[in-house]
Amino acid sequence: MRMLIVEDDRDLNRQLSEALEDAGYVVDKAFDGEEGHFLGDTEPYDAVILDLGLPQMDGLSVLERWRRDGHSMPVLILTARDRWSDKVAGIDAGADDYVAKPFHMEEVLARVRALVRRAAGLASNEISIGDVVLDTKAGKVTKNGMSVKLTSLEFRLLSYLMHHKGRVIARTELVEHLYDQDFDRDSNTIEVFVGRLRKKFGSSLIETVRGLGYRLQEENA
Amino acid sequence: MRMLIVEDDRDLNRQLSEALEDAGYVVDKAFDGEEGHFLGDTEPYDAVILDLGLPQMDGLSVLERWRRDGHSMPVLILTARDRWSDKVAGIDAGADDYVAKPFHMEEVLARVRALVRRAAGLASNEISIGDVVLDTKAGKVTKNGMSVKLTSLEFRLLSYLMHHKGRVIARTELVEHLYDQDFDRDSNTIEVFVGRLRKKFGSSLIETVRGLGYRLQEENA
DNA sequence: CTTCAACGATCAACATTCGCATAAGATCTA
DNA sequence: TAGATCTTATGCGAATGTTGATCGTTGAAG
Repeated sequence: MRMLIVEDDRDLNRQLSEALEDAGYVVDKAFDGEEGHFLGDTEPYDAVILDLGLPQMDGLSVLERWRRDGHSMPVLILTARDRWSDKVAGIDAGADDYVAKPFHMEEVLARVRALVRRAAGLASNEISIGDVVLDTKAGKVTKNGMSVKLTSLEFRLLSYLMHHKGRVIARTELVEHLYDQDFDRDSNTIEVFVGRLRKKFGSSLIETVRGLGYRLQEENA
Repeated sequence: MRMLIVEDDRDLNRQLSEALEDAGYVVDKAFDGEEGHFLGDTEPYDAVILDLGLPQMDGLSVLERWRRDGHSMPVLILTARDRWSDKVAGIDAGADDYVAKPFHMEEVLARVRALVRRAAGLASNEISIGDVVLDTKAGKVTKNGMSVKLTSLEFRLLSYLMHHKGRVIARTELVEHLYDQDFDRDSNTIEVFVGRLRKKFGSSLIETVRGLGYRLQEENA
């Protein structure tokens, strides 16, 4: 984990970076707003600790600029205890958390842990086979980056196959997972839908294993 | 957005819920730890405000139980100003933020906005899709810079959808987050309001995914 | 190599479910 | 009470899922 500390008080900056380094983070330091903004704009940090009162460019402006430019790394703001209105402004500017000075180092560490932990939980789930990508969180499928429109059953079928790619899936297994309870066992809906999927994604995506079922392959020879 | 307030001080609870309701949230209230825990365990909240000093079961235990049971909704903790050690314990127990009593209502609102925003993976108070921009702080929506007048429910619906843009949202999920407690589940209000929003913003904004729900798209093909 | 039967693919027609528009009724609010 | 807002009811039309008939393919036996 790589952190940035933007704090003009050299003493405080050093204290913070030591504590964070002890906690196992890699730390970059900036001592004014401009330098801080530049670093945050160009380097990929897992979290930033940002003082509000800074020379050159104040912390709030730094934060606003970052957010305007689409940087979404977690930012923990530091400011004087009594300036509560700064909290509101800071939070609305896109800060993720806030600590008042003077603070207990232990509290800062706890909050940084929380920020990093939280940021880790935001990944979207994607399964891909060749140029076909299924985003389970968005419920969306793309081929070569182009969104492909699927009906509900088409999606469920593809999703099940992709979740078990490489394995041969029996038709009965598909029926059991796509339908609730009993469903006419000698029906050819599955075949129909496999056909429709092949029409949308090309015939090479779903391989049929005669007598057994279907399989999705990572690559072909 | 649907919130839960767990606070035994009736006066404070009422103040909080009024402020939140004015801000456009749907609010459920609990006055002791047990009741609060039960609600948080069974209903899907977008954020929770949790007092630490509670009868029946203290706030920290409530929070720990929720987290142990896998509930990950954002939780904002309230406690007395001087008990800073509670902050560390609370944050490590899985709290997302913290406010000391007595507090400014405006600060609580800002923090709640931040929590909801963050849970949606957003860095700013403005969410935009195409030419439609939702300002969660001001509670306003513009299209091409022109302010659009929305009724309360229209706003809540759009807000929830925009906070989860890209994802398919089931109608049941919408009902759970736009209304408190029980609401006739087989009603077509949601459809009616989707229709009204489409009339105001154009039919391309809200995509319907047949059999699953609705989705707001960033870009189209 | 040919033939045949089993299996799978394809297609069009059908039935059904689902979502939408509209408007009228109910409820809230100033 | 009037006006705004929310909810319910209904009928239509289209998207979706299902069916059965027919056609193509495969692989093994003769």
